[in-house]
Amino acid sequence: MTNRFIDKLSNFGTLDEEDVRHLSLATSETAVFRPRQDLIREGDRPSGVFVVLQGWACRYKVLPSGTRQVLAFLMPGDCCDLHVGLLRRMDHSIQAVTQATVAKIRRTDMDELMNSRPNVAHALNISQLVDESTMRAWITSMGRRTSSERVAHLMCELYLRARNIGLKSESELALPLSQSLLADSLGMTAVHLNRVLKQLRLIGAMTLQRGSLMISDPAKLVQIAGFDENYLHRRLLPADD
Amino acid sequence: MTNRFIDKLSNFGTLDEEDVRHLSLATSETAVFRPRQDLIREGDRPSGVFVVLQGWACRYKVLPSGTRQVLAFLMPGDCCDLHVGLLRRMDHSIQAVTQATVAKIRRTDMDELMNSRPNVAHALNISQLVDESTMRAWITSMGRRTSSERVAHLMCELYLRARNIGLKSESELALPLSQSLLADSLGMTAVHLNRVLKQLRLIGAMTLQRGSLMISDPAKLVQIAGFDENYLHRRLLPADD
DNA sequence: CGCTGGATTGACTCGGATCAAGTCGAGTGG
DNA sequence: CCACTCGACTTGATCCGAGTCAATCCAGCG
Repeated sequence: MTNRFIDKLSNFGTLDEEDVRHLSLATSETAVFRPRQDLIREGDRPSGVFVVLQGWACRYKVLPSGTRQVLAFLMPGDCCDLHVGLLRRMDHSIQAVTQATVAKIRRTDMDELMNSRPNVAHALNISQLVDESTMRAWITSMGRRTSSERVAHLMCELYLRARNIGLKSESELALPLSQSLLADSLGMTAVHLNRVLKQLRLIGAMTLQRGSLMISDPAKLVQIAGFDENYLHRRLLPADD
Repeated sequence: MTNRFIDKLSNFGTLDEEDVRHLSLATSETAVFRPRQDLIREGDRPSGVFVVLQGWACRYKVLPSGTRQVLAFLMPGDCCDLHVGLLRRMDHSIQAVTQATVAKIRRTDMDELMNSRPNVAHALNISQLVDESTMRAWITSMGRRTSSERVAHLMCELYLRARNIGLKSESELALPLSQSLLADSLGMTAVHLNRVLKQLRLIGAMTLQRGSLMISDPAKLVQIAGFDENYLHRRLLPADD
């Protein structure tokens, strides 16, 4: 079975056989979560680094009012903050979106991995930087983009990320995210998101239905979003312009 | 001269004399930036880790439309992403807000520091986690809080962070941030921010004027913000409840 | 003393939230 | 095979928070 975590890290640097062996071993103990099941909750003591191997998950926070804000989507290959283990309690929760296979790397194993395998540490650090960069892009979206721009931007991001890990390279893509979940990630109402999606469909930019995203006019979508893929840092340091 | 960077890291773990010596050395080469001067711009190749020793700075992004979103405020003692050096180009810019004294730790020195001084590495990693956590809080604010809640929340955050590094423990605090800068960080208009500030002043929660924040009724402000300081992770792992 | 950038206030408009009905599709049980 | 249910998606009507545009106002400063 392919390990998407290893695939993803390979994009961030060269891993030798020994690196791969260590990573396989570290992620060999897995658990399966049902949709909407929490992997860990805000306030819990973090016990290790989660790695999503199959399915989707999301980070989120719940406000006193009961509304929810999704902070990030985790797709196969994605993992959580490298050093969470240092914290006393989680500041947010993580939940499976679909059925999901998840490995947990214990703190000590993680430390050992980071110390003994420089290539792995390097790749993990880059992965972490990309996650941070993505958070910045989200802040920017929420603060300064209109709702259509925001939706378009998120779709561009998810599409590129999914393509990076090899989830189809066509313009069609399986996105198992309900409109209300997406709305919670975009800081808007499900009702309003629905209208925005309709509008994007009518102008022929993209269609999202029945769990599938089809980008009919990539150029148009990118233009609406003001999307600059640089923040995903797909081109790395050694490659000079 | 006190080094606020070292002070801050000391809060995140015990540093011995040798640790302090290394940190002093690493941050000994400083530069002074004028207000509004960029330390580095989006697209530039990152050359090292910036550490703000005096004054304030902010991270920001500029959108195609020309509007700006501030992503974070850096106060004395704060530093930038530990591993930026791994990236090919910055995904955002950093600018001095006030006149600011800034040290730059070169990538190689940083690596050496992280490898040879475990206490320092530990403290830096925690500092990094707190920064990430803060970004999550910002996303949550932008997505799901009303403008008054957002303003109140940011003020609580800045107040606590400032107090942590010893910038006065009274309810009054020097905040050298213009209303339009704050507005750019809160995803709102300067005009609207001004009205919200007026409202918060009228209900007796807080007053922000002439660069000084006075929290007249902390309980009320916290309640409006729905502020939970947990995300700043001031209580750390070893301390059990 | 006038200039300049920030802070304030007013009038008007509009994007999105809210509230309220549906509709559609998949799964369940009779 | 059809009725029932439940969750997710659509659509309409209405309202309000926040943006926009445009005047001031004010303090610091050359």
